[in-house]
Formats: sequence, C-alpha cells, structure tokens
Amino acid sequence: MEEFVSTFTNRLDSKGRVSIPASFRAVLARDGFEGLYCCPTLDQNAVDAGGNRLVTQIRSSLALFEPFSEDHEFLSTTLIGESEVLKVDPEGRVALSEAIKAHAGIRDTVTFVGQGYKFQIWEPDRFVAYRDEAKSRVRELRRRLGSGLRASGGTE
Amino acid sequence: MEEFVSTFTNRLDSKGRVSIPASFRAVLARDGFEGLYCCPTLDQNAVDAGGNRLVTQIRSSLALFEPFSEDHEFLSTTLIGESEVLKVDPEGRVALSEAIKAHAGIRDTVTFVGQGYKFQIWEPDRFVAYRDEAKSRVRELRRRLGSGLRASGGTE
DNA sequence: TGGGCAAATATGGGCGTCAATGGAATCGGC
DNA sequence: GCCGATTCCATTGACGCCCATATTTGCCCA
Repeated sequence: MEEFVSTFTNRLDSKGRVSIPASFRAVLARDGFEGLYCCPTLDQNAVDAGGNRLVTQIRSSLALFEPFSEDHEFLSTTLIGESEVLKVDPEGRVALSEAIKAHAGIRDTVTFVGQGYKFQIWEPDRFVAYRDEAKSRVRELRRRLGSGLRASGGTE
Repeated sequence: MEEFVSTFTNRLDSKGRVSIPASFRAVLARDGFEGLYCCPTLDQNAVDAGGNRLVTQIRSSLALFEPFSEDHEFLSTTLIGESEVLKVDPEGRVALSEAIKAHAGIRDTVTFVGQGYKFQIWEPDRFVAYRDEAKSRVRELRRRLGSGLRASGGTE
C-alpha cells in the first residue's frame, strides 16, 4: 500500500516503546525516510507522523508565507522547532518522547490514525471524541457543498 | 464484467470470514487493487467496498481541500482513518473487522450490493429496509417527474 | 426433455507464519 | 563500573494459506 490507511491501537511497554502498525511500517519503508518524523498537530492534542512525504508537505506549507515574516516565524517555530525524529528499533517500535506524550496526553496506549500521506498519534479516548466531532463536521460539510463531496461516490 | 452488479447474500463462518461474490471478484481482479478497500458510509450503517476506482473517488474528494486545513483533516480522519484494506484469501474471502461489523450491525450474514464502480456491504435485514425505503422514494420521484423516468422500467 | 456428469462456488477447519509484546542481553558514553 | 539506550530473543495470539467438502450451476448426451 502506498498510503497510511485505517486506525490501530497499540500498547506502550514498561520502557515506553510502542509498535508502529505493520501496514504503516510498510508505507514508511517505501517512503525511504530514516526514522519517524513527528510534529505536533496544530489544532489538536495529537501528533502528525510520517516520512519524506510529510516533511515535504510541511515545507510547502511554510513556503506559502513570506520568509522572515512574523507568521513564517511562528509557523516554523511550531512546525520545525517542535518536531522530532524518532528512531525505529528492529522490531518496528518507537519510544515516544516525554514532550509528545505530554502534548497528546498519552499514558499506556496510543491510537494510530492513517491519513494518507501521514498518520496521527492520539491518546485513544481523545481520538474517539475527535473522530465523532470530525464525522459530524464532514456530514455538515457535505450538506453545504452538496454533490462535490460524496464519500460514497454518488454517481448512481 | 466491468462493474459491480446485482445483490448477493453470504454467510460468515466461525472465523468471521465471508466469500466475496464471484462476479465481484472478477471485477476486482480487473481493477487490479490488492485486497478490498472498505470505507464506512457516512449516512447509512453500511460499508462501501471496492478497489482502485473507489480509492480514486475518495482521493479526489479530499483533493478539493487544502492540506493542513481543518476541513481536510476532518475528511481524512473520517474517510481514510475509518477505512480498512482487507486481505482477500486464496478462496476469495475476507475477514470483516470488528469495527466494520459493529458499524453495519453484521452478525452471521452479509449482503453485497453492486453499485457500479463500488459495492456495499450490509446486514441483510437492514438492507431490505433500506431498499424498500429507496424504492418508495423512487416511486414518489416518478410521480413528481412524470414520464421522464419510464424508460428504466420499474417493475421487477 | 430429463438424467447425470463436470466445473465452479460457497463453506469448514487445521496448521504455519508473522505481528505485537515482554523481558534479557549488550553496547555506548560519562 | 553505572546508567541509559539499543539490539536480541522468546512468547502468545491473530491471521494468512492450504486442503477438504458440499452445494450449486451449467452442460452434454441420451
């Protein structure tokens, strides 16, 4: 598979390690990035994670702003300054940093959420709440935008 | 055959596996996608399933939104995060995940409903109810629109 | 037209492999 | 030599793969 798809929940062990879902590892291997690039999600208490495609995406987002502008500074401080590159052990596990665990409120379990070119890392309960919120927002979005957005396709 | 057509109902075995209807397998084989892409439908308790054509459809919906925008995040969380890629065994069966079974209310039988470039997976009773509802809506539509909808013939 | 043979499909279960997890061993630096 | 970090190994349980059976479908021939 080319993209991060689906949702998985795994447990942290006593050393704070957690397995990256096998299907996500396969995508990362294709991507070629060494390690796991992690960047706090801007609007939620979660973490964006991925490889080269995520890094590229972040760069191009930054490029939309004038260099040395205040906005650019703020963004790069957050997107780059708060980012980390986690090492992946031979079994495909990572050790989440204290900063990440604190930001996301993670204790002993984490949820991995595929989002195509990247995935997110959540504390499971918080994710469920966010998912429900997202779902209702999408329904609303569909009502507003109409036919352009048919999850179920729609050309019948 | 190029498209998913007709309706089939099969049973789940003790391992939770169910055969994909043979004619659907033929369409999937042509499509070339490895596995079965499944995405819960937003408005019904059912699942959209298919291959590359379905994936393309979903992706193009997402592409309408700016990456990192809030709407894009909501959409990818809902559409991609809730999707799964099921493996198809050598006999043409898939094991439905707990998440899918819960969403669709599936217990020991499932109904496959062809919808052209994709098909849907339903709990049989719920599908019958949905189909009847849809049918009466069509009748009503025909009354309102008059002769325009005759050609497709309607009595089965 | 009817019987029966043959192919394909749906279904059932056993077994090996891999992924997730836990813990021990080893390597590094201070 | 101690401590943290990384690698190695071992267990468990789920999942994929294989083979077996049955039920259906279509086909051929009498």
